[in-house]
Amino acid sequence: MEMNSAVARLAALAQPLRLSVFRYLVEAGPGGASVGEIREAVAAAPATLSFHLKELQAAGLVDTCREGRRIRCRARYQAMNELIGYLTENCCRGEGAAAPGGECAITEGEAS
Amino acid sequence: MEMNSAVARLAALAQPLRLSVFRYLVEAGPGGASVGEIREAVAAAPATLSFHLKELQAAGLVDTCREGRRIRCRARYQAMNELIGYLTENCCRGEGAAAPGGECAITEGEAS
DNA sequence: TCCATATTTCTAGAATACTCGAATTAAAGG
DNA sequence: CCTTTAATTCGAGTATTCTAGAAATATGGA
Repeated sequence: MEMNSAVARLAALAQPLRLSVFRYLVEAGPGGASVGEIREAVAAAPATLSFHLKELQAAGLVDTCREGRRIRCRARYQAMNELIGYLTENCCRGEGAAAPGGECAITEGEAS
Repeated sequence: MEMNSAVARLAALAQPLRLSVFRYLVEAGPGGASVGEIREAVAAAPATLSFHLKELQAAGLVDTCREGRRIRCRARYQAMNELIGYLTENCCRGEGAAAPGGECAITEGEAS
């Protein structure tokens, strides 16, 4: 996964309403939920929700398809797993690597 | 971890320069790096870097402490692990669950 | 066809974020 | 005290994001 995609997905999730929507879709399971159901769950104005759903879609985190009058949305679990993979590989050190050196202030005259 | 903290950390990482800085600090290891070292690595104007470091700090992803004239920065691995934990618990569903029975006519990549 | 429902697009104002030059603070050492 | 180096804060300009009312589009049904 490229850094750009990672930033895009992080940005998509870095907004309270969008994170709520995504969590709701994850809870909804693979069957997903309609825009109307989501709107009730998160209590947002239609235009506002539409705006945020588009952002989630653009980031690849949500899939939509029309189903009669409704539009069904589903979380793209794979995109999420990719993001978690990126963070784990690029932004973690080992796992539970405790800081050994402790805090600053002790190193003096060391390491120019 | 609360949703608010998760959003704050996601937002902190959802910016190319900040993500680069954080990745650099992770690579630097528990010893961290000075602001000047970071600045060279990411090629940012001093004021710009200072702004973004403050954001990372505010989100709890970076720790700083003065060391003589320099300021040493370290990645807070624990904060990252918490974030990954939050995403894993709240935003994932099992593994590659592609259960059909869906209503949409569109079949997902899963050919049976 | 006309109507109701479901959702999007348009639009514009308000809020937030980003960048960076210049001035400022902080520390170490003449 | 003065200078140099390291980094921050201030301030202003630019850009992006968020919100939501109103109008438009899409679908199914009487």
